[in-house]
Amino acid sequence: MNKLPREFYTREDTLQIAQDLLGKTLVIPTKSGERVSGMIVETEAYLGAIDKVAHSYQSRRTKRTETMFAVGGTIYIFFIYGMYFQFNVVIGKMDVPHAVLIRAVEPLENIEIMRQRRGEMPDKNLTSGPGKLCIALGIDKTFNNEDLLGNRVWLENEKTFSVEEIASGRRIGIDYAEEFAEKPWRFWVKDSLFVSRK
DNA sequence: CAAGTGATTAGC
DNA sequence: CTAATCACTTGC
Repeated sequence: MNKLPREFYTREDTLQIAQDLLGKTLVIPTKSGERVSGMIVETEAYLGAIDKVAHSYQSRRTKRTETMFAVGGTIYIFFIYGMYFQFNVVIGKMDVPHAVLIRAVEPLENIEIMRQRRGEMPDKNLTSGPGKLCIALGIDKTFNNEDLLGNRVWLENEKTFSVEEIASGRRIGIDYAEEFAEKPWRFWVKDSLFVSRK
């Protein structure tokens, strides 16, 4: 096991970290200790204070966004559209409300468990979206405020992709956000079959 | 392409 | 208190 250290998450450059997260493995053991894991292939950066789309825009501090102000390496989970959870990694030092949304992973270990939770479908649909991967990996709101250096969920340093292997583009589902909707703050692995949109 | 779903938030 | 909104998914 090769857990990413605190320093990985507390660096200044959130956009760089969003790219560095590609290729890392998200591991969430079941109650009986089986490793359910997937490699991150798609992320989006949310730059807190200045980013109109971020829940923490203008450093808005509410009951929900409180977690985004925690130290880097904390997990921020929120519930959306009455049905889905979204899994975010808090970035930066304490009180810097930046986060990276994990949008897609490639299933690695115990794929049968993910199939059970998601229902029968092609493997490439199992975790190719932020709501889907939460179901497949068993993430719910009790993971909010968990620490990635703890034992409930963590990231391992599987591999690092080079700039040539990474593509970027505008973020999904935020067309209302005027100039911030255009920012190329979504990153994915170019030839992965498991990203949410081609 | 549209509906479904309920927490969260801003605005009275 | 009420109403509008929403970093999505699925099945027409």
